[in-house]
Amino acid sequence: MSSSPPGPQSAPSLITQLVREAALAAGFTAEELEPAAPTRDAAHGDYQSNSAFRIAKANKQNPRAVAQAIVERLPAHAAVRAVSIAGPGFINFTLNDAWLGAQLVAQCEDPHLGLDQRQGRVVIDYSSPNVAKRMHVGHLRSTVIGAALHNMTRFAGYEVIADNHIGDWGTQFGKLIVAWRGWLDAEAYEADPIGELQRIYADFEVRAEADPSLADQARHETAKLQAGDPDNRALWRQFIEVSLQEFNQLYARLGIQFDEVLGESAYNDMLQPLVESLLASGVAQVSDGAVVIPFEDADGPGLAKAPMLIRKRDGAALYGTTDLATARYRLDRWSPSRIIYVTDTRQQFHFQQLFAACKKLGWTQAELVHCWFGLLSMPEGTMSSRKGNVINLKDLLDEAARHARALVDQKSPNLSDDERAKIAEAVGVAAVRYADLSQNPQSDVTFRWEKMLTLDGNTAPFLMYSYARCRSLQAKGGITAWTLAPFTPVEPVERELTIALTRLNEIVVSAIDGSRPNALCDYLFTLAGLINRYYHDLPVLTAAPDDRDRRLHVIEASARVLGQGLKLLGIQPLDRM
RNA sequence: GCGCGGUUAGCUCAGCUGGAUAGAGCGUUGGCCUCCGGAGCCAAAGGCCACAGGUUCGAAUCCUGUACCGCGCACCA
Repeated sequence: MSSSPPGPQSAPSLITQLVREAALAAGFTAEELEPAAPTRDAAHGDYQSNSAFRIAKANKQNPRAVAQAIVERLPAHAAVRAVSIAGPGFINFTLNDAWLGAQLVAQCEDPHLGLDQRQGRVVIDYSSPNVAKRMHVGHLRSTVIGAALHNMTRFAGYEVIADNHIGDWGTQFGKLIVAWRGWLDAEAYEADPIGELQRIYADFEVRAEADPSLADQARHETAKLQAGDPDNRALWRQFIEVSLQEFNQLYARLGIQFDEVLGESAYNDMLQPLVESLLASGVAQVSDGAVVIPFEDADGPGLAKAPMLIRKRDGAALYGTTDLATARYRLDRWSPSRIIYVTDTRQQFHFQQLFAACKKLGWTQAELVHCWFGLLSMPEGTMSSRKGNVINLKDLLDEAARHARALVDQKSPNLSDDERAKIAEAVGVAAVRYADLSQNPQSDVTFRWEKMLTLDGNTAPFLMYSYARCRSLQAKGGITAWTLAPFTPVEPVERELTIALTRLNEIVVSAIDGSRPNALCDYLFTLAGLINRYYHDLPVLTAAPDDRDRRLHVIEASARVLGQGLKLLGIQPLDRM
């Protein structure tokens, strides 16, 4: 695992430490202090500590008096220019300008932009589409949220294993095999494999209604497949292969790479032995001919009423069985400290069961996290092929790129056709991605073209534009490789921007810990607004030498922070657009 | 019935473990390109944070209840 020297101590953590020292010196107990936070209003200084309230309560004192006692004993520090007490006991800190500039430069020179590097190994399970079906907009959320968590977690120093747990096993393959042998259009398959697989599968469902024997045939083929029949296994492999080819094209457009693609089938051989061992150990029981893991009230809310089913009466394993085997495999192979599952809200109960089962089994080496997100629906309701309102992910990305192309042609006619095409692709895909990432993952969303295609306001292109402007200024200023030297912010907007730029690390930590990439989006949007105001209000290249040099420093730092933030979201920033 | 979410500006949504006067985008109205990129900047209007209680120095945020909406509750995944 890579490790780097820790970045400089951040302002909130420094202030909290000073407050703690002062509180102890004043004779208070100061166990758990809440970290200092940025003030909302510049009139209150740069950061505020609200610790006096908690200390006052714990020590049964007046908060204002506690604040006074703390401020009187606050150790002097180069970072702090002024301290004041406001209202019922807020302690407001104004930071030293030169320290701020030095702080920003120190962070920007750190390879991880000042982010404390954490230890540990994390498995992230995301995207996980089903084989023989096209990815549609419903897969967007798990894919882009998972990718953002993937990027952020790795940036924070964890060793990350991204595992795409594709749906490559199950009864649908028997149906596909029957349909394939029965009514495949070879030419159509040649031209568009997944499209044809989807068509013959849908056809199967229609024909099976009229001809019940088809279902029996499908069951028979599924059983043959599971027993290792060579012909059926060859077909099954082919279905996976053509599916992965298409998935990988989409992942390439989205800039996503998995470390492992271990689908459900990878655990097939582990399932029955696992069930047997759970029965033998008494964790699982036979119930109604099936095998279940029963729970009690103490295991979690609602669990007592619904045991986890791990073997059907007919002997077949289930989703939960596979997930148990998968968890076991991941624990054995990687010894992770955390496993994160990125799926939609409907699986919350399933993961409660899974996690409770792991706990019962003593599989507690890793923290198990279900990062769930809200449902995506269409304006007219649920998305379903029967309603014919399924939007393929590829079509969405194509449309977004086409939409962006029109704007690029209008804004940058001077660029080559080839470059405009590349920019349009990057901007369009980024816009789609950001539209999803910028909302709270747990909110349900209704798919709207308008939202996905918008290029104005709080969107990826807005952030990318800011970045491109910074790079453009540097190019015109003749700067290529740049080592930052400490500077002192002068103008208010410069000072405000400098402080904002030092906050990336705390934001990323909070986005990781809360599984909320939208926290990073919010921050970057605010940051880009400040950057735009900065170069709008202040001339850079045409300024007096000292100002020019300092402002180019601020622009460089802005580009580094904004560019890194975009990469964490999975968006590739462009030097020109 | 039980469980998990949700309800904030005309629309779409932020609001992190309670913090000072409730935020943004879109839309609406009005300004800014002889000036480093106007994909931008500045400003205005727009709110009983679903409702009712409670907790405390302080509640959109925590607790209880009510209303409405979404999702889930063993032999699908």
